Amino acid sequence: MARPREFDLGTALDEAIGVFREQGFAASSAADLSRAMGIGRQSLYGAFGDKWGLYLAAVKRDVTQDTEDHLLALSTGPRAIDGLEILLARVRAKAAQACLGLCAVCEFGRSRAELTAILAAAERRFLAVLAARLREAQQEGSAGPEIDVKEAAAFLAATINAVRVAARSGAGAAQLQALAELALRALR
Amino acid sequence: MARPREFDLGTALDEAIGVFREQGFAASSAADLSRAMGIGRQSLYGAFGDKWGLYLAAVKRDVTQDTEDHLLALSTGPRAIDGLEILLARVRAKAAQACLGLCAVCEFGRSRAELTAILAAAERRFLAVLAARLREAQQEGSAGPEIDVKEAAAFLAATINAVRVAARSGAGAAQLQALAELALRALR
DNA sequence: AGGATTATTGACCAATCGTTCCAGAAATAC
DNA sequence: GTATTTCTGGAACGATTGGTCAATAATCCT
Repeated sequence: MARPREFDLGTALDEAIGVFREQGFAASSAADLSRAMGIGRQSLYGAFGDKWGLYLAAVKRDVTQDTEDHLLALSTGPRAIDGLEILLARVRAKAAQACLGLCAVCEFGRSRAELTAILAAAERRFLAVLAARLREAQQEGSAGPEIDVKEAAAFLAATINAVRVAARSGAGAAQLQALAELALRALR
Repeated sequence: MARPREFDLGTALDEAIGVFREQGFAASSAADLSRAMGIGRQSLYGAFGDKWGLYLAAVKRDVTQDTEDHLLALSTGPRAIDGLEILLARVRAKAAQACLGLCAVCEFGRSRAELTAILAAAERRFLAVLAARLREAQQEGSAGPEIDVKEAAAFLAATINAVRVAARSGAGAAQLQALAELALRALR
């Protein structure tokens, strides 16, 4: 060990996340990033290898935090159905801010294996808990007994994306709420 | 008038659409575009002004064609509900190919007025017909009488985006079908 | 205190970016 | 057929790109 890093990796990554969210990967220059992160370019390359490495780290951090938030919301409230509603409410409340994971999917699809792996891991984790919650909701009687919980979990995850896309294209809070309510209606 | 253009604007635009679909705006270079379109760079700038102008023209063409396809699907089948199902089936069938309108929203949000106007116009047109169809479906009895048709139309439009995002992130045909079925379930 | 090691800084690199200029070719108008 | 207009391809533009190098500064370990 020698001279320690002067900046905090996490907070620097958070700034990078902000840049990537607003401009995407391709349109974010190394100069933009180093300026926003408050560090020199060489420090950036030293810490993250290259721009793609920084992007992967940013996506991983953002998507992990996002998933954690989702899981926390899901476990809130007395009944499982409350958790689902709180989850969607939280997504709506934060929808004004672009989602890096969603932007990454749109920008790259499945063309980059490392990126796909990061996104897939987070989604698996989310879907598993979501399906479990849905099964609970079924046992409570707040979700129809005939629905396939795995399919319903995928549907809700897709609904989250739908809400975010709608918000990014200008939908207001009321429209987002109507969207979420209709989606939950499908589970009854 | 003097020498006429040697290439067809529409087919050249279609090639540009393909490039923008796969790479987005920022990552598509003028060289990429002129190569794919089969024309010289100067011809490209002569016909479309600059890269942004070409992008706007490409988005407009793609989104207009897409909307036209949607409206055609909606008017198919004996009952209104058939049209809705056919619409979603068509979206699923074509979901392997990225949607330029959706990518544009993710890449730029509402930050470019000209782009926003193009997307908003197409969406208005689509939502109006969709809402009308939903009202018919209500009168048929295939959609619940208590639902707000405008909200439901926005929900279905959002569902189309959800299906496309899911496909771009790797979902198979069966998962897309389950998604669409659950969405339609919300209208019952 | 001193040597080893690593972060930081700023200059620097080739390559590519979007865009324009130029010269030649081609097609219509008269 | 000539004049005029516009298209076309290639060369060229300055600016910016992602990424590197060498020198300096700062810390840890002994």
